[in-house]
Amino acid sequence: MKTENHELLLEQKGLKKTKVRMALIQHFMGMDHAQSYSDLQEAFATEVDKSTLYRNLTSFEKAGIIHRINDHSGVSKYAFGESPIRGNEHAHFVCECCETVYCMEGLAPSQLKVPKGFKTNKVQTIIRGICAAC
Amino acid sequence: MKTENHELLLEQKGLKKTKVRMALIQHFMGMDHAQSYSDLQEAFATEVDKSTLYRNLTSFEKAGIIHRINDHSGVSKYAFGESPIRGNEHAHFVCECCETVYCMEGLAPSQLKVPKGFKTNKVQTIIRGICAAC
DNA sequence: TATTAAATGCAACTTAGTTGCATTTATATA
DNA sequence: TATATAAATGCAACTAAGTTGCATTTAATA
Repeated sequence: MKTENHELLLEQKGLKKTKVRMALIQHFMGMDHAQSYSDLQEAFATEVDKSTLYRNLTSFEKAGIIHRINDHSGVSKYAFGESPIRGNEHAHFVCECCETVYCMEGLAPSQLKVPKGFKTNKVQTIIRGICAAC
Repeated sequence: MKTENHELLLEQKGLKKTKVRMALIQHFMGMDHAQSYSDLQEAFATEVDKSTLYRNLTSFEKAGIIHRINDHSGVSKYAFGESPIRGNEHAHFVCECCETVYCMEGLAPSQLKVPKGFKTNKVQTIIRGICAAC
């Protein structure tokens, strides 16, 4: 039995290989844009319980498999890969037309000046505009 | 009877001068950092109805008296002044210690490169770090 | 002072997300 | 392969943010 990439990923992170998790990872790997809870729920053939889904999103996030994005829409979105504030620095692009959120790899945010007494740790950037699909 | 700054502001924007609005504006003018719904509710001596408060926040935002900030905490925060995406370009500073959000006036967000087919309209910047009070 | 449109308060609702607990399942070990 | 066990799942009940419809009140204006 061939060991798939996503199985390996779960193993590496010390997470059990369950049906929900395999489906989740596979889904994230095939997506070029961030997914909300409802995006994910819709994507699965068999309904997954709300709490199970949220709990897996949380443990994936902790393990660094996915990262959470807040695009100001009111709902969190998740995308494959390490968080921009934990190593993999990148900006997020929010399409003003279709609300899709993309990770913009390789965009290092500029260092900005802050007032006396303030200390900058990380800079998070959200780009708003129109995506290639719109 | 002396006309205060905040009364003038409401008049200019064509908004009725009500008790709640006067208190709200006065509160925002005296604050150096952004306020959440619960911050505001706590700040008022006489309890204001939830819907009234939210409706006023919305109309103030439309009028450009305040702007809404997404600090990635999950709850919206509001600060005095025009929005960064509507004229008054500025970054927001989120303190990782006390969660306080400040407007960083005079910080123009940098223009970032995006892939072919993507068109940038606005860049929103969030700076994470430690504030002067912490 | 009377009129009126807008603001308020109340209750009921929606949606995102969380928590406690009983049941099930993946993994490790005998 | 069977068994023990810790973790994952499903379910129900809950919280918190924010919205909406409607009746009542209030600010502005004539």
